Amino acid sequence: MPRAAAASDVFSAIAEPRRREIITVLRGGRAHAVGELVRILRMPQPAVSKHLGVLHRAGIVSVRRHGRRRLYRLNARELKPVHDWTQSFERYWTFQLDRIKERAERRTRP
Amino acid sequence: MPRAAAASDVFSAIAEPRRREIITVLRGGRAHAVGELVRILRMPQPAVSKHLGVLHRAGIVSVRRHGRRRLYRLNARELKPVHDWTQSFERYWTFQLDRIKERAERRTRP
DNA sequence: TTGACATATTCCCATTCTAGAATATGATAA
DNA sequence: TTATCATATTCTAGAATGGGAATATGTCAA
Repeated sequence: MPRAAAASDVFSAIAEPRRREIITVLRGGRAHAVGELVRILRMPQPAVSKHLGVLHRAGIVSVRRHGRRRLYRLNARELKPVHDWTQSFERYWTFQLDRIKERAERRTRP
Repeated sequence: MPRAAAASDVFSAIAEPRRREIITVLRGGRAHAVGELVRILRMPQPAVSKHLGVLHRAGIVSVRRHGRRRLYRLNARELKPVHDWTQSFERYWTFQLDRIKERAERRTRP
């Protein structure tokens, strides 16, 4: 049986370290040409283009043509599902809340 | 040349939908035996064991033997890096902060 | 011990992924 | 037009992945 999620899935898209690097560069909100990313990240151009393709299919970046280059901009809102999902575990690394919860539990069954 | 991140990477580990399902079941904090997960998720047992293996190697779950079964418990703290990373984009989906930022920028260059 | 139960592991297969090199496409400038 | 720049696409190879079936391992109960 085939695999599960295609690369159009946000979770899969950000699983690749290089793609996270690209996203990080675009985090500022400014659009970047492919060549800029190539220079900044010192990655071969086809690699950058291909990773941008995956990010684009996942809706994480948008493209705009400007002359003979293409400007990629981050569509950060697409990362919200990931944030939301991890959010539901936040209490497990928040000390304060853990203590409060423990005390509450102790109070419940004395 | 080989691939990038092994399955011991948190981002890769949670890229699999079934593994996220397992994590979701364990979210309550209670330890679950493999058989319980099999019943709850209606997945074949070897599949569950294998996915648990990946999650374990990534540090996302811990195991404890109890009789002839193994109890898996979520180690949610391991998901914090994901949350932290997405956190840095939060302002892009928070309307209020966007407006504040816009006003600040307008003030900076009048 | 032996048999049943719970879980892990192995093997095989099909698919997917990424890197790398080469090449194609598209757009501008001369 | 033609040459050049910027980017995308294609092709190939190697590796990793997930599924399914079968099997091994480990543990308790009779």
